[in-house]
Amino acid sequence: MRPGLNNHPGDQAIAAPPGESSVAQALKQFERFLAERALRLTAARRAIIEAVLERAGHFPIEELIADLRRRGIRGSKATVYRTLPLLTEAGILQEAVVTGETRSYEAAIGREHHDHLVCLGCGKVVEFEFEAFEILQREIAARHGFRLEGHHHQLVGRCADCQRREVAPAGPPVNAEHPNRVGSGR
Amino acid sequence: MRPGLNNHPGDQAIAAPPGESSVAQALKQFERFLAERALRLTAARRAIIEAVLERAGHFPIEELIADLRRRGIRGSKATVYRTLPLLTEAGILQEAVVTGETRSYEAAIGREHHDHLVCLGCGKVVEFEFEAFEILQREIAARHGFRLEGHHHQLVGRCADCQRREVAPAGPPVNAEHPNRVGSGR
DNA sequence: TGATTGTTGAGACCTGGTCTCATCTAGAGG
DNA sequence: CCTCTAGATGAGACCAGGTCTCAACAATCA
Ligand SMILES: [Mn+2]
Ligand SMILES: [Mn+2]
Ligand SMILES: [Zn+2]
Ligand SMILES: [Zn+2]
Repeated sequence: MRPGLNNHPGDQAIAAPPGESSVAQALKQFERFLAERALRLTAARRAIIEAVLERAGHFPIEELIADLRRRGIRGSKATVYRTLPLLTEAGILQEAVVTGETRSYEAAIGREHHDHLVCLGCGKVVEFEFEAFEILQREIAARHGFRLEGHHHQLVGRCADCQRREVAPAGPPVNAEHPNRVGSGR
Repeated sequence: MRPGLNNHPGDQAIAAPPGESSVAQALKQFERFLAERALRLTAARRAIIEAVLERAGHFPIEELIADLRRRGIRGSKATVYRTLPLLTEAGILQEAVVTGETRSYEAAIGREHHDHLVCLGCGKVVEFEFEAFEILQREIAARHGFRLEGHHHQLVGRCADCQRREVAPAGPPVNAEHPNRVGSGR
């Protein structure tokens, strides 16, 4: 169920688990970002950053809110929804898996950019990173006179496990069409 | 305000407007598709196909429903929402510009596959088609043991016009951040 | 023609996300 | 420290796509 997969060198690879220091760094980065536009670093925002970085992997906003509640912090829905875009602009978060239903995010702070491959059967998410895509995208944008500011790129398919399961033990075919939706089958 | 733009050769370029024949072809194709799964070709479905093919370019579902109403056909929301995925599976429609807010569709029947480049400023949509992407995507899916079933690929940025408008006549910078959302600024 | 089974449509319902507004507070200045 | 003000918060109303329900309906076929 955990997406995982982090194939890039350097970084948090060896000793320190991503805890403390990463929060501190993010906080500093965010503070700078906020200062630049005369915004304020509040308790709520601090709490949200902590909660966010504590979650490894992709998470839906709803879960983040639950986390905050659990911690005793009363982060209101509105505040969270207002803060996440700020964190994104500040480069601390990035949107992930934006197909349909719910937005989800993931930490961006020490990571390379990447996109996602999602299994329609079980919701598994694999990350991929391919410089060629990035280059070609810039090329295309330029060709049309656009200044490229971002992209959504997501592949959907069936993972190996789900393919195997498909030609299953001959049991009744359950519900062949409509297996489940991308959102990791809620 | 209308996204528009359809730069691909052939098709509706010279003589025949995409009317009649295209509808007939789609109808036949859909009939075959339905037969295969013991579904029925009903009046509502016929009407929806016509309305759909009448719209050139990308359209949000809401507008399609309005079209139907206007024609006197009372296509219910539920029916339309149920039919569009069928038409998509049948290859008559394809999803388009699936970022955030609302789904939109476009005719797929005589067209090559393509993806989209969207202007964050004015909502303009440009289509692009690049075989290299398709190949690399298959490559990546394979590398992870996935059977690829589709993808969403959308570039976002600022079109030339909007960039020009940016360094505008020195008037007050309006509302620099939050220009508008992708959805063609509602 | 009748039986069977898929289809329709009005509207209730669901839910992620946004807005409102009274209240609070970060933080610059004194 | 104290004050002042513009930004921030949060409870909850609100909004809007989209889905579900269910009784009435109709395509197909024996
Ligand atoms: Mn990721
Ligand atoms: Mn298109
Ligand atoms: Zn799977
Ligand atoms: Zn533009």
